[in-house]
Amino acid sequence: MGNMKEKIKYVSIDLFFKKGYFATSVSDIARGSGIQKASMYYHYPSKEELLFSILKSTMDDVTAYLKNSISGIRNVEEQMRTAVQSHVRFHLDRQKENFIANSELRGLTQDHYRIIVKKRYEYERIFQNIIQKGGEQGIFVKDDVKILSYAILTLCTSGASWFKPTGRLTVDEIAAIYEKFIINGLKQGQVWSGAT
Amino acid sequence: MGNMKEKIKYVSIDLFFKKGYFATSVSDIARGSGIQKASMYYHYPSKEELLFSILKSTMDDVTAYLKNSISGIRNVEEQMRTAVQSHVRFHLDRQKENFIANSELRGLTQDHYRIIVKKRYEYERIFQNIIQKGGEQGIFVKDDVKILSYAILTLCTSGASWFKPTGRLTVDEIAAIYEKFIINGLKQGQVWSGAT
DNA sequence: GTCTATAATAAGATAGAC
DNA sequence: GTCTATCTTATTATAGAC
Repeated sequence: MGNMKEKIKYVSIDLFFKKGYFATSVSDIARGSGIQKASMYYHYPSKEELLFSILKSTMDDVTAYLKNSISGIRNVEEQMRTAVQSHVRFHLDRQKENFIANSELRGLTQDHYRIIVKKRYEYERIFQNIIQKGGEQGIFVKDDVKILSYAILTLCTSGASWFKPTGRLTVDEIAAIYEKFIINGLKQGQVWSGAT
Repeated sequence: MGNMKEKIKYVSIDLFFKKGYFATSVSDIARGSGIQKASMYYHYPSKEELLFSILKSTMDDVTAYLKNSISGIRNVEEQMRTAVQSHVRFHLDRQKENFIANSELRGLTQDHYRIIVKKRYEYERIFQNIIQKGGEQGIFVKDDVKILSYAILTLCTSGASWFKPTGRLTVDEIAAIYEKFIINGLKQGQVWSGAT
């Protein structure tokens, strides 16, 4: 809390999550941070740069977290299980930022938009590679890799839109359900075995 | 196009989808509709009422479409297959409205918000009932019914955020992939059979 | 049913004092 | 590094003519 720049970011994440980026004014952010709105411009050159700063660090962190989680795992099914766990955990632990990173891209300038979309693309590629390998090894279905990756990612990401830390289920329980559902979905079920 | 009220709605759906509700001004809507912004207020009492009108008709239509699709089907697995197909098709056919219905709820007044959320709850209940029955009959996993329903719904709904009518895959192909993935996910895979 | 004109307000951002 | 004061512009919405 000693760092006002961090405090502004923290307050903004909360407000952007609750009200949305466009519905949040610089006055709102300043009020939440305990400063005047002009003071915000000392720390960030504009409201859009503040949004970009949030999205950038979120994307960098989620990718680092995923890479660290799956590093050293050779078995493809185990890679996918771990990747799903990693994705779910990060998205539930840092729920607000992730929600913003998935809903407020339209608030960015074109240049900033491109940077974030590129980062997201790299993140998705990690999942697509695992699905691809699983298909080649015959342990996963051979459906369209991109569609499957979007399906898996949005499925878990959506948790960030309804999850309540004080709710009925823990992060562990939710992660377990998703992991199971996705692995079942990716593997050949009895009904489909041999018929692709 | 003879009906200006409908044209305003049509134009607004397009703009809310592309720019978002808060980032779209009444001037933008008027410009797109070929009228002056004051004229919009003859058709809708406010910008918020216009948003509400869009969300209300979307929710009513999607529920009617689903109910009609699954009516008469007794087999639970077949019900889920049909429900998934129905959900995917409606969301891809009326992509923009559905995207708005899932992302712009914060633009509503409290009263309108409650009405829409209640409609969405009723829609989700239909899926939850099918999952529940499938669990009781032993053909689906017995995991948390709500979580599974959210997973299934957001998975398909997310299609509305990346689908391009001119893209690589047709609605039929996407629906088939999702149906397969979800049924596989809901059924006991080899790995999990007997271990719940 | 659509127009012009305008009210009332709030927005993002800057200047310059301290 | 934070303040007060202010500029400029855009916003939602209304009044009243046609």
